[in-house]
Amino acid sequence: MPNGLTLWLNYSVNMKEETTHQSKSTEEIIFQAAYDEFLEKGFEGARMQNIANRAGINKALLHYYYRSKERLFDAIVPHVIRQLPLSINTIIEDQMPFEKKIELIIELYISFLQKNPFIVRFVIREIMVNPEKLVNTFKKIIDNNGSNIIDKIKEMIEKEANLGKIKSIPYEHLIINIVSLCVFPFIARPMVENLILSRNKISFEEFIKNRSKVISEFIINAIKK
Amino acid sequence: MPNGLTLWLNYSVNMKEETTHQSKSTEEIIFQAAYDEFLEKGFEGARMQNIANRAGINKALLHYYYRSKERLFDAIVPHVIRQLPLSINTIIEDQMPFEKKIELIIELYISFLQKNPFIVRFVIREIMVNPEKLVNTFKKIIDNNGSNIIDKIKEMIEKEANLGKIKSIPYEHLIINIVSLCVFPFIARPMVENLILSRNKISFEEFIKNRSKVISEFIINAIKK
DNA sequence: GTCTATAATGTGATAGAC
DNA sequence: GTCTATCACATTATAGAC
Repeated sequence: MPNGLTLWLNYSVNMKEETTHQSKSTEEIIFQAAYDEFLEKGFEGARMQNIANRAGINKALLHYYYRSKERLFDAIVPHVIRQLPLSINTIIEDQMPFEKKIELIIELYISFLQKNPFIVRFVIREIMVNPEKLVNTFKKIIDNNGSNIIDKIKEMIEKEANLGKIKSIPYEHLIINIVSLCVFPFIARPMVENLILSRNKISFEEFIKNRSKVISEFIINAIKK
Repeated sequence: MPNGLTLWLNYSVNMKEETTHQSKSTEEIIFQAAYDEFLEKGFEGARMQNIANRAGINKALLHYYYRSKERLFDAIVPHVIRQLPLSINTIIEDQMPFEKKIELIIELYISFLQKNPFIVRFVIREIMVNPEKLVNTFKKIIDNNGSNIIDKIKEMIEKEANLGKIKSIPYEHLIINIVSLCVFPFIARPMVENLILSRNKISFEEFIKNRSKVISEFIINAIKK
C-alpha cells in the first residue's frame, strides 16, 4: 500500500549520513561503535571493551577521545533521540481530513518501530533508570524544532473538537493513547508473542502488519461523533 | 466512587502475607530484602551487598541460603509476577453487561498500577533484558490458575461480537489495546510528566485520577456498534 | 594518535573460624 | 548459622612508551 507516506518514511527514518568512500575518522568510528553498543545494551549493560572491539581499536583510545563512559554516552543520546519521528509537522499542517492525519501518523510510528525496534527499547530502558538525562535531551530537541510539536497536535485536536466533529477528549489523553497503542506492543514484545499470539500461531510480524489499520480504526471510532 | 470493585482491589492487590508477631526466619528476612532490592533496581542493578545491608546481615549468609545472585533472583520472580492482577475471572464470569466488565477491569489495573508502580517497571525492564525467564514464569502462573485467563477474555469478546453488540475486532488486538492504554503511561511516566503534562501544569496524580474513566469510554466508544 | 601495561575499584562468591 | 577475611574476576580509567 504505497502512498505519500513512503516519502515521509524515507525522510524521517533514514537520517544516518550517507557512507562516503572516504575512510571515517577514528572519532567517528568510535562514535558509531558506541552508538551500536549503547543502543543494544543500554548504559549499564554496555562495556567499554566491547565498544573498543566493535571499533577495532583499544580501550585507551576511547578515553583519549571521550574521557569517560558517561561522556561517550552523553554524546550518543541526542543522536538516538533524533532518530525518533518527532517532526510530524508536515503531516499535521497538511490539508487533509483529520482522520487521514491520524492514520498517517500511526502508519509512520508503526513503520518506524518495525524498522528500529532497538531505539524505543533504549529510550524506555534508560528513562526508567535515569530519567533526567533523557528528558532533558527530549525537551531540547522538541523545542528546537521551532514551534513545539505537542502544541501543534493540541491545536489540531481542539480545532476538530470545536468544529463538533469529534468527541471532546483531553488532548493529553488522546496523544498518550495514540503513543501507547503504537509503542507498547514493541516494548512488551516477548509477552505479546509468547502469551497471546502464540496460542493462535500468529507471528509478531503478522500481528504488526494489521496493527496500523486496527489502531487507526480503533482511535477514529473512539473519538468520532 | 466506592463500588464492588473495592473488595476486588483489597483481594487482588494486598497479597503480601500478614506480618505476624513471630520474628521472621533469616531466610524470610533475606527474601524480603532481596525482593525490595530487585524490584527497585532489577537484576543487573541490584547488589548483593545492598541486599545484605537491607537484611541487616552479611553477604556470606546470602550465599549460604541461596547459593548465587541468580538463584536468589529466580526465587523472587514468581512472587513479583503473582502480585499482578491476573485473576480477573470473577469479573469476567460475573453477570454484568460487557461494558461494565471492561470498566471494572480497567479500574482494577489502573488502581493496581497506581499503588504498585515498581512492579510493572520491574517486569518491563527484565522482559527487555532476559525475556525467557519472565515469560516462562508468566506462562506457569497463567496456566496454573486452572482455565487460562486469556481464553476467558477471548470468549467474552467473541461472544459479544457474535451477538452483534460490538464491532468485530481481533481479540488479541483488543486485549493488547486495553493493556497498552493502562500500562504505558506508568512505564513512560517521566516523559508523560515532563513533556506533556507539564505544559498544562497537570500533575501525574491528577492525570491518573481521570485516566480510568477516559480509557473506559475510549475503548467502549471504539468497539460499540 | 595509538598502543601495552597496569592501577583502582567494585562485585559475586568461597574458605574457614567460631 | 553466622561471621570475617579473602579470592577471582570484570570493568573503568590512567601512565607512559612509541
